[in-house]
Amino acid sequence: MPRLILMKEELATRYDPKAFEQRIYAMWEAKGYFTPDSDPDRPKFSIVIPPPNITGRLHIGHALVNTLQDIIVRWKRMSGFNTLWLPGTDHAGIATQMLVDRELARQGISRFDLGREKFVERVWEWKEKYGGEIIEQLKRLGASADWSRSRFTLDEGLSRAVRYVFVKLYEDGLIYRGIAMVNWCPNCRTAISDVEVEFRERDAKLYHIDYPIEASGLGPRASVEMRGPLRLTVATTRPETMLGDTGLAVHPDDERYKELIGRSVTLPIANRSIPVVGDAILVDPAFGTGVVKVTPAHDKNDYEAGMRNGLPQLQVIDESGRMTEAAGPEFAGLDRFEARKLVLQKLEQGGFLSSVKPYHHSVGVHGKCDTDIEPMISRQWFVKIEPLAKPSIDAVRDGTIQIIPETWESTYFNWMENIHDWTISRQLWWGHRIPAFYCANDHITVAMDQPARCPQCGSNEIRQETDVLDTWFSSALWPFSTMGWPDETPDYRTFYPTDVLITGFDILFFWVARMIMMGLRFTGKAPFSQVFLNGLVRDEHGDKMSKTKGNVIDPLDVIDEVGADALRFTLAIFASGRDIPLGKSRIQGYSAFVNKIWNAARFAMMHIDIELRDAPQIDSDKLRSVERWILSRLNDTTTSVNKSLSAFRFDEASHAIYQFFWHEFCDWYIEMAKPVLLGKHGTSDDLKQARRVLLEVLDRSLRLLHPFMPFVTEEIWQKLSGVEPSIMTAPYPIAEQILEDPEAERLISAVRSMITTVRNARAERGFTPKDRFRLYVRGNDPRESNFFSAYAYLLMDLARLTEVVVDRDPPAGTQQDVVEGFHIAIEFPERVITKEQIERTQREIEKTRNEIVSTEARLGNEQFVNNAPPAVVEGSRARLLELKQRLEKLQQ
RNA sequence: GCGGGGUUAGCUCAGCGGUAGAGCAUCUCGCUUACACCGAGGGGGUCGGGGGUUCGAAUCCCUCACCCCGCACCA
Repeated sequence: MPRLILMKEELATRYDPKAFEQRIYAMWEAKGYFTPDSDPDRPKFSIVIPPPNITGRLHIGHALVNTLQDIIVRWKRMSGFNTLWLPGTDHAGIATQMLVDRELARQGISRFDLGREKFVERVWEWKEKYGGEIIEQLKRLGASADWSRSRFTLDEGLSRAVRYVFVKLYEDGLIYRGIAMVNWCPNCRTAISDVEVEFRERDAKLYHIDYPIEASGLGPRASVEMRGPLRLTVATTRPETMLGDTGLAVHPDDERYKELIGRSVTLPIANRSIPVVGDAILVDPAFGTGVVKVTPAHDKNDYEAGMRNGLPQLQVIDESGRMTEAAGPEFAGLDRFEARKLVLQKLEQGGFLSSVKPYHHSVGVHGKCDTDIEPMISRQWFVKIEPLAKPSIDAVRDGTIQIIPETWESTYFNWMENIHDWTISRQLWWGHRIPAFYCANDHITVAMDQPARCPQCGSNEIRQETDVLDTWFSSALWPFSTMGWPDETPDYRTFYPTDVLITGFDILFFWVARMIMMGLRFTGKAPFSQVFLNGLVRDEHGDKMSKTKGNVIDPLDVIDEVGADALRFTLAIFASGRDIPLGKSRIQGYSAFVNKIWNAARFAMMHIDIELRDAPQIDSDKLRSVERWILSRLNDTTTSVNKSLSAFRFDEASHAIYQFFWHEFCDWYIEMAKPVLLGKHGTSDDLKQARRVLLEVLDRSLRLLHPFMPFVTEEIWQKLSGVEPSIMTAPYPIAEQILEDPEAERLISAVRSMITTVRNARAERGFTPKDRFRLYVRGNDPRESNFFSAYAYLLMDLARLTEVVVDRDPPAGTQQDVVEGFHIAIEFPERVITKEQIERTQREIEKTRNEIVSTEARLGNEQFVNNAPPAVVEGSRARLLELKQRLEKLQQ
């Protein structure tokens, strides 16, 4: 049996989280409870935070992922592990640059006015000022991360790790620089990687454009498709790109067109002559007209087709999305969407636009700014990904890394097995500048530091690559770069690899997969052995939260209103790995539970006497059944909480405690203990034991609850004087076999059922709680009979009985029942029907009638057109019938 | 097109081979000295449709329908 805690002072009469949450957090921090010690004897547990962007403000997704981490961290810490939760923030390249850009715009300047160096300075200033906000918000949530170890992805140490990795990968031939077609964001004016492209469904138009076939060498009519002046018709959703067409393609086996291969058509508007080529890969003869325009500079497939067929690349759109000189004088300088209108107008005028049809398709946009992606040929840096992906696939397949819920593994494999090279260069200013250096003769040197002179030609005119790295490049190193790697620091030795990663499934590809790749490659170890992917927080109807829908829940508002504990508990109880439907009313519901805990503690503390200081340890042989029962139930709860937490079943764990604390401890045990606690029943030893057990259950429950509700449990703990100065340093309960007592559970459960049966019977027969009866109970053996005699007082008290008669035959005609294997009989008196009862029933009938009418009106007719009336109405009708029958009986 | 998930009480979900569960909502009764952010009790479901395996299926298999989410394609 564990330690003793004693009452020190009373709890405030009202639960008011505002009164203590921030005070308690400050105390924890001041005492250094979040910092792991250097005890080499204890097993370690470590976890790194998914670093929030410095631009971030705590939203409900952060609240969820950090609550879940904190639950695990507090649980492990209390369970005796030397626990490190390593926090930090991400520099968030594009997001931050965009934000500071916007701030500059408000001052009427652009980053180009400042120049790169000054701009980056400004971003640092911004970071110093606002970049820590989210950290403060995480503290409000109760996050017990070791802030003394907080890291930032642009820290000197982390930057060194980034350069080290870049150089190493380059030397190993896994980073290369080359010209390729990449996803380009004309708004951010940078290349982005494949995963940053999001597809949006859109209603658009499909334009059919006629390309006249040139007369030279005119052969026989090739197809019925061609009428009048011979032409080839192509379909496109982006007519402005036709200005960059350098060919048309048909399938080489297509009977309609194959004779045209090698001939030329005239590109409308531009009046250029372009060839017809045959390409079996690009063209599906069964799709559309079977003719495809080829724009090698502005479409990925066309780019490849152009290479295959020797078609030139003609860039007609520039990096800001405007038409180039090559598009022709009337288009040059026009925005691509403006150009589209003008092109259409010209096509129309020239009679080249044969049809316009509505078309539904998806368009790639840049996830960060919603701008349509413009495929663009440019020189970028890439990571050759396959050699990194292979071992990462194996690590998950062979169980080195476990993904939870398991269903995500197939998504992971699917992506990893079809992965493309990673575009890592960004044309931004904010980020890790690529450690590549060019000399006057354009020789490339990739090195940790800028070389004094070119190793190839000796030139001392050295300039660094202007591009920076994708922000996810540095995040990919997070689990080890934050611990001092590539140095073998004490932290790295002690805490790497980490144990578990908890994050949202939305960054499985962006982050998780890449950490696995980099971790395996550079440390030779999987950076974590388990990954728990949490779902998305949605509104209470399962819809995505969005500002436009107005269904966004701000965690900071919630914390202000009901406290962090209620928010945390609500998030936990819904967190099974699937999406979480969250509504304010739900949070309110669980804040009632926090209140319940508060009040139960108040009750307990009213009855825990200071003289308990010298109370003996609990001796289960001396305990009464009811005490043994609640301890056994608590023990069972302890088992399932620990088991559920091990499996990241936050929902099961929190539900188990909720169920135990409210519906067993509060609803039953406290009520059952009251006669003894209030001195109405039992010996003074009974009283001592009851007090002792009350304290024991409160103590263990608080510790069990602490990871979920750190604040309220600590506040209550602080009002008790115990062995531990803080609940944070108290041990997490584990199941103890000595507390198991199936016999007590069986008997007390029977008592509960008997009480419920009597209550039911009373209500069914229309008696009020004031009416009292006699109950007959029969034990199956002398021991059980003794038990029921001993607990007769409880049955009488809670079931409101005049007498409990054990082992005697009830009078004839008494209602008999079998409850959990025990024969009981309730002796009801003659029922007295009052006028009141009749009137009440009549009122109810009236009410139910109105209910049916109003429900039907509310639902309207549409519900009834094809369907039966809804269950609500049917239920009410059934009830109406029932009431009418009851009334008839009463009136007889 | 490929892959994954879902369809269980009015709502949101858990259960995933053995007598239908929770929270919220609803109805009735009760301000009993921890708590009305409460207590006691009730009503409400042929577990999406169909077929199969089994002594037994919400739970396993097949099939259909609808919904959601990835990925790919998109002339």
